[in-house]
Amino acid sequence: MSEAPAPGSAVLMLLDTYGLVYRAFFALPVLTTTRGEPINAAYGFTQMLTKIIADEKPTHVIACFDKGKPAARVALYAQYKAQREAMPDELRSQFALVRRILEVYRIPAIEIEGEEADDVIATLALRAEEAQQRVDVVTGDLDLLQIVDERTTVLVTRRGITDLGRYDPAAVRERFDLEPSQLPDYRGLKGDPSDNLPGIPGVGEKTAIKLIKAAGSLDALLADPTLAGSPKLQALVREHGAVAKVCRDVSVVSRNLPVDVPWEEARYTPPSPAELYPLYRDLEFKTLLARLPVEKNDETLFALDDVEPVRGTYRSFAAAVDPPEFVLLASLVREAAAAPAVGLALSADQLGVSTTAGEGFSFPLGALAETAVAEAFAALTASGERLAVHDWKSIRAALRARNLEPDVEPVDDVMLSANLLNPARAYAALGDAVSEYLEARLPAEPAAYADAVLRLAPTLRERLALREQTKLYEDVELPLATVLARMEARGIAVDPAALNELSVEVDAAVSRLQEEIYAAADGPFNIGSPQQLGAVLFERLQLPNGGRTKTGWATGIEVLQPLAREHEIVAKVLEYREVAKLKNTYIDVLPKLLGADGRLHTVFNQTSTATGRLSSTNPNLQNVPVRTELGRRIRRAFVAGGERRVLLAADYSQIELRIMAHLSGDEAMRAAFRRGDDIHDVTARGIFGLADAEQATANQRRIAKSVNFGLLYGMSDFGLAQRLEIERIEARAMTDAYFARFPSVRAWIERNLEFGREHGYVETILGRRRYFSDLRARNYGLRSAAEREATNAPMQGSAADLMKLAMVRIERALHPRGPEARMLLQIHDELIFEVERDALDDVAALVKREMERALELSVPIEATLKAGRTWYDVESFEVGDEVE
DNA sequence: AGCCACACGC
DNA sequence: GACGTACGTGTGGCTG
Repeated sequence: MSEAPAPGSAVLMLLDTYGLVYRAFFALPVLTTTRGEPINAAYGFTQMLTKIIADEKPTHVIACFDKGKPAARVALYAQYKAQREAMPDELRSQFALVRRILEVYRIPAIEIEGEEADDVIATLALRAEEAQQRVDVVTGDLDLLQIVDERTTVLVTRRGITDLGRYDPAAVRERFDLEPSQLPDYRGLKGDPSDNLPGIPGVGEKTAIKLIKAAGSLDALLADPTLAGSPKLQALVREHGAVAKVCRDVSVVSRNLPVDVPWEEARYTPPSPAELYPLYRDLEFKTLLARLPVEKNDETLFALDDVEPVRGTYRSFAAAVDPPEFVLLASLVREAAAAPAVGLALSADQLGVSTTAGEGFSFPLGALAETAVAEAFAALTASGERLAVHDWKSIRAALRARNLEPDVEPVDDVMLSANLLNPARAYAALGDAVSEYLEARLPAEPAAYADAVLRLAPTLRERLALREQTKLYEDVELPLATVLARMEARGIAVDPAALNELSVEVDAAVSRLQEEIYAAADGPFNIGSPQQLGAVLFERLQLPNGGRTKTGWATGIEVLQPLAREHEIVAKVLEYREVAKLKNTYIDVLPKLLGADGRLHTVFNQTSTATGRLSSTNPNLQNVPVRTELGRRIRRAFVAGGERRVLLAADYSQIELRIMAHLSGDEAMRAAFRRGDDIHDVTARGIFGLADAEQATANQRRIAKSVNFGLLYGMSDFGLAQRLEIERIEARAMTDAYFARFPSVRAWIERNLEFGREHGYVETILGRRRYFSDLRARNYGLRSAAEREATNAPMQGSAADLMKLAMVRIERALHPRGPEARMLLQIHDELIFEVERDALDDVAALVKREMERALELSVPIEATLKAGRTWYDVESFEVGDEVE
C-alpha cells in the first residue's frame, strides 16, 4: 500500500463504473463504428469522464467494479436483484472498451470478488477520510448518498450523460429532508424496484420520510408502530415491517472490506493528445477526436492563441451551388437535436481563410478562445460584411454565456428560412434542413456544419423569393431572433417569498384534501391516477359515470364537474387537482429554474408551431394561470426588478376577431370595430335579431362569445351545441343567424378553403403559409379536421405576424434606452415589459402606438395597457394615470 | 423512454 | 351518417 499524500492535499474521485456505463448505454442511441461494433456506452462514459475530471479536477481517480454475486446481500435477501434482466450483448461487449479507455487514462480499476462497487467505494472513501482527504463519488444511482458527509460528496448522473447532481450533506437534507445516514431506513420503507426491494406497499417517498421523521429511525418505528400515526399506516408497518427491515439491511453499504487506497497508482496524470488519438480513432469517437488539439496549421483562422480550429475535410455532400460571398458562417455543433452545444462551427471566406467546398473549421465551445471569436465578430461588424448562421438565437445565447455579445445581425438564419418554407418542421437540427433541402446527409464532422450553412442559405433564400416570403423573413423572423435572444437573457424577476407563502398554503390544502378524499373513498389510493380514481368513483362508490377512455373511466373535468354538486368527494377531487397542478407545475418548480440573477429565463421557440406563433419552455411562461383566483396568485411571484420599476402589460384587444373582420371585409363587423363597440354584444344582437339600440342579455352575450370563439376555431354546429349544452338544431339556428347577419364571413371561410384545396396551403396577411394535404381527403374526419385548421391558421397566424412585427419595432425603439425599459415576455397577444416608473408614461405610449400601427388593417387595432408592481397587480391605466 | 389523460394558457 | 373547437407545454401515471 502506498503512502497517503499530506492531509487535505488530495481529492480522490471514485467511479461507480458499471452504473455509469449502464447509464450511458441507455442515454444514447445505439451508435456503432463503421465495423458495426457498438460503442455508445463507451463513448458516453468517455464523455462523462472527461467532463467530470475537467470540472472537479481530482488529484486521484479510481474506477470501481462489481465482481461476482454479492454474497452478503443475497444471503440476507435471496431475491436481491433477482428481477434484473441479463445484460444486453451490445452492452456487455463494451466493457472491454471501457477497460481500454481506463488504461489509456491511467485510471486503476479495483474489484473484489463477491462485492459490489458500492461497498468498495464506501470502504475506499472511509479510508481516504481517515487520511483526511476529500472524496468525490460519481455514480448512476442514489444508493451511495448514505456515505455523504463533510469530506465526501456524491455526484449522481441526471438527465442525459454529462449533467450531474451534486450531493453534500446540505443537498441531501434539501432533497430528502433526512440525514445521509437515515437513507437506508428510507429505502427500506419505500423499497426500490430496480433492486427488487418491495419495501412497504403504498409507502412512497413522502410517507417514508414522514415515518422516519416521526419515529427517528426504522428500528424505533418497528419497536413502536403507533409512531406511524394513522391506523392505516400502523397496520401497514405491523404487517410489512419485517420486510422493510430486510430491505434496509440490504441497502446499508459495507465500509470494512479488505482494501486500501492505492494512492500512488491512483494519482491522476492526464493522457496526452498523442495517447488519446489512437484510442479515439479506433473507436471512431469523432467528436472527441475533433476536439483534440491538432498540429499547428499554416492556415490559422483569426488570431488564435491557445485554441486551434479543427480543420476538417469531408466528401462534398451536395450538388454545388454558387458560393455566395458570406464572410462568416456559424453553426452550433450538437451531438443530437436537443443536446447541449459542444462546439461552434465557423468558417471564413475573406478573412484570410478560404472556404472551399468540402472544408470547414470548428471550435470546441468548452475551451472557446473568447478573444478569437470576439475578434471574428468584431472584424465582421467593422467590415460591414455578411454573416449566415443556423439558429442565431442559440448561438447568441452560447456566446453570451461566455461573456460575448456580438453586435452584428446575420443576413441569413437557415433554421428560420427552412421553417418558413415548411412550418410543419422546426429544423432545430441543421441536418434536418440539409436532408430536406439539399437532399444530402450532413457529415458528422463538425467542420462540415459551416459549409452546410453556406450551401443552404442561398438555396433557401431563392425558394423564399419564389414564394414572396422574403419580407416576412427579413423584416420579421430574422430580426425577431435577436429580440427573443435578448428577452430570454433578461429574464423576469421572481419573488421567492411570494412563492413560499403560496407553497405553505398549498401543501396544507393538498394534505387536507387527501385525507378527506381517502375518508370519503374509504381508503387511500392515488388521486393523481385517472385509472385508480375512476375505479373508486365509478366502481366502489357507484357514481354515475361519464363513459370510458381508451384506458379506463373518463375522469376529465367535463365528467367530474356535473357530479361535484351532489357528491362531496368529486368536488374535493376537483379542488385537489387544481391545487396539485399549481404545486407541481409552478410553485415547486419555478424556484428550481431561477438563474443566479434571481430571474426566470424562459426559452422561446421560434419554429415550433404550425401557425407562426411562438412557444415558450423551461419554464413555459405562456400558460401561467389567470382564470381562477388561486392560480392567478402565482402571478404575485412575478415582479418588477428593483424598487423603481414596474411591470407593464400591453395586450391586443380581440385581435383575432379584428383580423377576421379585416380578412373577410365584412361591413357590419368592421363598422362595429370602428365604432368601438363591444364585439360580443354586437354579435349577440346579430344572432338574436335585436335592434341596434337594444341591449343583449348576459346570457345572449355569453352565447355570442361562444359563437365567436367557435368561428375562430372552425367549429361546427355540433361542437357549438356541445359547448353551450343545447340541442344541435338550436346551435344550427344560431350559426345560420350569424352568417345571415355577417355574410362576408361565411364567404371568406369558403374562399379560404377553396384556395387551400386548389393550392395546398393557406396564408396569412404577411404571406406565412401552412400546408395541408387533407383538404381534399375522402375521409370526412380527416377532411373536416383539416378544414378547421385551415380556417383558423390565417387568423391565428396573422395575429402572430402582427405581434412579431410590433415586437421588432418596439425593441428597436426601446433597446437603445437600456434598463430603463425592457421587453421581457410575449404571451401571443400580450407583451410584458419592465419599466422605470419615471419612464412609464412615455414607454406605454410608445408601446401602444407601435402595437396599433404595426400593420395597416381595414379595422382599427387596439392595445390596452396595464401596469403594477407584480404580474398579479397589473391594473388598467391610461397614459397619464398614476400607477398604484 | 414514450404514450396517455389531464390541465394550464391564448 | 359519419365526425365533432385552433395552437401550444408540463406533469404524473402507466407500460413495455
